Amino acid sequence: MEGFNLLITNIEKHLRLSETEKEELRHFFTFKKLRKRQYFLQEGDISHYSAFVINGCMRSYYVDINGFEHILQFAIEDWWITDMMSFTKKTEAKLNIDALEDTEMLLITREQQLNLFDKIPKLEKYFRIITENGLISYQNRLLESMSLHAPERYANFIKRYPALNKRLPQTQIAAYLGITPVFLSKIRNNNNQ
Amino acid sequence: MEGFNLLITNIEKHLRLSETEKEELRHFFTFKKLRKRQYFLQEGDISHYSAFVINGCMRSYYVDINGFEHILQFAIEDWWITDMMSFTKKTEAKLNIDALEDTEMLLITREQQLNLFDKIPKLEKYFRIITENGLISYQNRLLESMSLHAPERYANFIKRYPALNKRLPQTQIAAYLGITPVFLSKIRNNNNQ
DNA sequence: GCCATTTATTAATCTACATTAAGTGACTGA
DNA sequence: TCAGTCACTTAATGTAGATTAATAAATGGC
Repeated sequence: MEGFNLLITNIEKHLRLSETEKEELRHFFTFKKLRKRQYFLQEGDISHYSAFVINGCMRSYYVDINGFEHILQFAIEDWWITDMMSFTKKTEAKLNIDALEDTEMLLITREQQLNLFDKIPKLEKYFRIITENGLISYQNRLLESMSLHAPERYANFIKRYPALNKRLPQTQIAAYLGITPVFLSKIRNNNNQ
Repeated sequence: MEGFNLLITNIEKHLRLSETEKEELRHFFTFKKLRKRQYFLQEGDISHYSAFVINGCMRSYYVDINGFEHILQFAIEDWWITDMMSFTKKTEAKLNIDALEDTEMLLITREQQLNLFDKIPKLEKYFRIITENGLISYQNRLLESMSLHAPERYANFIKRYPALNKRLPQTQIAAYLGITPVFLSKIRNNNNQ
C-alpha cells in the first residue's frame, strides 16, 4: 500500500512494532486520493474517517454565520486530520475538511480504530500520545490567540511552519491566524500601524 | 481514600473495573488539599502531577509579558487539570495552576500513570478518551474565539457552565473569555454598544 | 467591627484590526 | 487568445473591545 511506510515510521517514533503487527495493521487502513479543492468532510455529515496524510495538504475549517472561514488545522504529509468531535461521538460535523493540493492519504474508521486497540493494544498508546500532542497544540494556539497580537502570531507561525508559509496562499494563512488577508498583507509589508 | 469513589465513578462512565482493579488503582494516587490562592504549579517548574479535583475549584492560566492572566481551564469537582505539555514532556511549565477555592484532589505522576497503563491497560483507554474530550473542548474554544464576539462567547459560557458563572468572580470569567472585566461588566448590563 | 484590599460599575478616550473599495498582476480554461 | 476569476496591495473609514480613571460596594484579615 502506497505511503504505508510513512505511517509505520510515524508510529515507530513512539513505539516498536513487530513485522507481524505491521502486516496486521495494514488491513485496518484504506488508501484514498483527493483532488485539489475536493471535500473530505462537509459540515452536517458524520466524520467516519480519520486521515493520515501521505502527501499533499488538507485543512479543517469552520464556516461562521457570515460565511467566513476559520481554519483550525492544516495537515501536510505525516499529519493526522479529522473532525475529532464527529469522529469520536458520531455527531454531525461542524467542520469542513478539504484538500488545498492534490492529496493522498490513509483512512481508518472509528470502528476499525477501536478494533485495532483490542487487537494491538500498543496502538491505543500511539493514539493516546498523538491525541495528547494534538491537545497541547490546540492549547498553545488558544493561548497565543489570547495573549499575542497578530504580527507576533504570524511570526510564530513562520517559525513553527516555515514550509507552510511558503506553500500556502495568503488567504489560507490569514484564515488560520484569525485575521483578514488585507491585514496579513500589511503585516508582511510591515505597515501594520 | 477520601473522594476516591468520585474518580471510580468517573472512570466507570467509560469502562468497567473489577473490585481487584479498583483496589490496585487506589495505590497509584495520592490525596492533596490546597488552600484558596495556593499554587499547585508555577511557571518554570515541571508539572510532576496530573490532578483530579474532588471538590473546590482550580484554574490553569498563562501570564503574558504585560502581566495579564489568560485562563485556559477551570476545574471543579470531577475534572482533571494539569499542564499537559510539561506533564507529558517534562519541560518547564508555561502555565500556572492554583486554587480559586479550598480544594481537595487526587494526584498521579506521569511515571505512575505510565506504570498504570502497563498494569491495567483499560486505564490507557480511559486516559485516551478524556484526552480526546479535552482536545475537542480546546478545539471548540479556539473556534469560538475566532468566530464569535465577546457577548456570544459569554452567552455560551453561561449555557455550558451555569454553575461556574455563579461561583466565580467576574475577573476570572473575563480572563477565561479573553476580555477585560470592564467589558464583561458592560456585557452583563447590556451596555455593550 | 473596622480598615485595607479586592471586585464591580460607569464613562471618556484610544487602538488593533475589520470593512469596503479600487487597482494590479498572474493563472485558468474554453 | 482573451475573458474571467483569483491572489495580493494600498488607502480611507468604521468598530469591538482595551485602557484609564474615578467611584462604589463587597470582602477579608486581624
